[in-house]
Amino acid sequence: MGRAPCCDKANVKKGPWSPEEDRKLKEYIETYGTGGNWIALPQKAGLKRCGKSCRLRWLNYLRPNIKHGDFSDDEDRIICNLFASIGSRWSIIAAQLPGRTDNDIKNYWNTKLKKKLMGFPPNQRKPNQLQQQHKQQQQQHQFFSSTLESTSPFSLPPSLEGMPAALSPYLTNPSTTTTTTTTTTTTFSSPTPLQIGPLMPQLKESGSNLLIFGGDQSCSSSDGSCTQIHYGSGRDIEFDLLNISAGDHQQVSLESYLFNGVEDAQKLLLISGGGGGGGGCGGASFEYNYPEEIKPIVGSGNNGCNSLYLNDPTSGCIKNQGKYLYF
DNA sequence: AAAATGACCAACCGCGGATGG
DNA sequence: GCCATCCGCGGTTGGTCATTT
Repeated sequence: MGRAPCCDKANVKKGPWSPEEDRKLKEYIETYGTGGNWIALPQKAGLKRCGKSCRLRWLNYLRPNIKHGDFSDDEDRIICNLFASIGSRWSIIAAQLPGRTDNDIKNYWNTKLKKKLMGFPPNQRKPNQLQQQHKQQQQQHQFFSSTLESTSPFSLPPSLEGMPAALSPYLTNPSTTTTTTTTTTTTFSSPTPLQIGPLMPQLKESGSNLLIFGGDQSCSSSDGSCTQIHYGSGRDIEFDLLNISAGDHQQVSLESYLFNGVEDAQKLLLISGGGGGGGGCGGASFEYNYPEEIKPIVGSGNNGCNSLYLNDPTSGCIKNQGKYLYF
């Protein structure tokens, strides 16, 4: 037994809204409000539309104070920072950007911002775009760096001092810094480019696009795999936990991996909080000034860190905490 | 100039949560 | 507690326009 349809699909119009329909909907809502019942609204307003369609049209287009057009750099940064923190929770992100709708932001992210940050679509149109691509790569690198370093209300603190040391140099100045990050099991002694173990090809093949930096590895499962990530509302993302270790390796810069390594699937970069399994965020997590309403979503409880839980449902142990960038 | 391809965005779909009877 | 209904969200689709070949 399936869910009853929200409206009689045979008798509702679909597709783009005409100016006349817009006018009817706008006039009705401005006069009577939504009445708390979108399903009944179209009939009352004289529209042959599904209530959901009316709601969408109103919220995304007709509602007063909707902003259309280009996103500002500040908006870009807010979107990036929030996306890095809470993922594709577009409605929450939209709540931080007055006048922008979740649909708008989602489209903007999927069509422009993601590319701006991650690099280029695999299908370049013309060969002579190589130069342009190089230039754009530099721009995107600068943008990503400035995004993470921004001092906007939702930004990381200046100098990224809380950021995992292994990551920071590659996001800020990949060509000049040598950094060592030590964890309980993994050490990066990383001249540029960052050394990433032979798991890189597997990332692509398996679709397990998770990059772990540091971490306490207190996971007790024999294969070292964790199966769930919990963020806030209890949604789970299933994935395989991959360990990345120093050793004999192909040399792959982090940036190269971030922007070009995985093209066809979501990419999850988990920057772990470092030592202290189960509690405390350790020295490697970076602070993030979330708006109050977002803290419960990304927050981790009493340790004062805005972290995520990697939780093993079988053992019940918290395996790791950290930040993630999630593409 | 026409066809092919890609980018963009509005709108749709289906699911899960909330709510009320 | 169960069920039906509605709302809101995130993912996806499809149409249109722009660019490239």
